Amino acid sequence: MPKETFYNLSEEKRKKVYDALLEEFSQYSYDSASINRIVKVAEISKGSIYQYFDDKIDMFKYLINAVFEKKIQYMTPVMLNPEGIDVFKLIREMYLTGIKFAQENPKLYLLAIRFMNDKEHPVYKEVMSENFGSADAIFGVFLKNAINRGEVKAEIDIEFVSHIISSLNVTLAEYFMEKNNSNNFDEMMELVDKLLDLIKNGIS
Amino acid sequence: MPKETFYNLSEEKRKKVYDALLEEFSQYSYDSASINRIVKVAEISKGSIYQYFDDKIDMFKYLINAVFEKKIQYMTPVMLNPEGIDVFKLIREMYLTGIKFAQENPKLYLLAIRFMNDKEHPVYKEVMSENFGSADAIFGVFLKNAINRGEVKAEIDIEFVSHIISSLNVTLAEYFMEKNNSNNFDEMMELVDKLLDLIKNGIS
DNA sequence: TAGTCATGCGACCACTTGGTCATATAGTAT
DNA sequence: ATACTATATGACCAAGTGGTCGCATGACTA
Repeated sequence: MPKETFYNLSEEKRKKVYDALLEEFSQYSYDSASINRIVKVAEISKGSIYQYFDDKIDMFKYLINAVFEKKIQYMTPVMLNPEGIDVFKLIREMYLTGIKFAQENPKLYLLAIRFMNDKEHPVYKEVMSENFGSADAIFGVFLKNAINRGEVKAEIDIEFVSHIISSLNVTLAEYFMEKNNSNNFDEMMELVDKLLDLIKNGIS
Repeated sequence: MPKETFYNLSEEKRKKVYDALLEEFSQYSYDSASINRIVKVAEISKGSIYQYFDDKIDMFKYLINAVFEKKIQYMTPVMLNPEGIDVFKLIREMYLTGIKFAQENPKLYLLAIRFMNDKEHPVYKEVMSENFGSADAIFGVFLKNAINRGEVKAEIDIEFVSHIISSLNVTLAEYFMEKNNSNNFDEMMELVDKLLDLIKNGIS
């Protein structure tokens, strides 16, 4: 985590450093990211950035943390207190949240995607050892409840379906970000509902 | 593509170089891959590898090509001549093929995943400009036929569903590779069928 | 034996990497 | 004015990067 010197900076300067970090790490993988480029963009000297952060991984952790913090801000009441809520309503909220986050924080989103895509990287392992479990788990709990309530058929493989639903979340956000023409809110809702219908009823 | 000197090598030596390339590029991204490490593993000199390849990207293209070639070998008769075949049968074949390829060629698979995950990388753009279109398209065609035959309901968004089905292919292979305990063929078939049932009928 | 040719080799090149450190500067408190 | 503290700086470091090149080696030919 950043040293106190970083937080002593004027907000303006601090934001400039933050933006430079985000710009670099959203565009390049951890290994390929260059501190020389960062300090050039931030318009500070090489020595200065090491007054704010211990080292490269410290800078990276700071950004990953920003992703988590920002993502939490997007959580809706339903997601925070989901007892007895219809699973499909919950999944819809999750999907909408995922898309909105990506659209409104494209660089944090890119960084997160890049980060999640290389789970074998030592940096991933180190950073995630300090963080919580996967997103699959939460879907698992809700699926189980939904089965008890009869909303979902009992034969499904909960672990597997959780994983599918969770990864579709990412797929969906990626789909939106790729065809950037659709900043359209209605179109977004429509697609989310199409995917929900697929999960609910299939295509047959 | 490799120079003729590469093909003049004894098969043993050529394989050693190929293995070293694959080892490196399956473990590291294009930028992070190191030619020094490659020549060390292949037990040849730095100068030698530049007798076989023009440059780094040439080495990489050679491997990407190997992925495509190998993948084609896995194509089944049904996939090559899919006229009038049940969509779900086709999807099953595609999924099984994807998993088998990943299990039997884990390093090629890793390389391919890494490669596909960074579509913004200049190397991706260059390499893919010489290759064919996405996998989504093929599903689109078959979905359309399936709708005409009444196997699939007409309301679906073909482009979107194609994308989903196509990306589930990757998700499924990843799922298998992560929990490496399941080299079990029956378990594999079972999971594929579970996913097919989800796509067909949903979980409700 | 001498000449030719394909290949092997590793020192070397210019450049970038993450990180350090002695020094300079500025602001504050006495 | 003086002393102290916090911060800013960029030359510098060792190590690594992709790539080159002159020379060595060895096989085949004349």
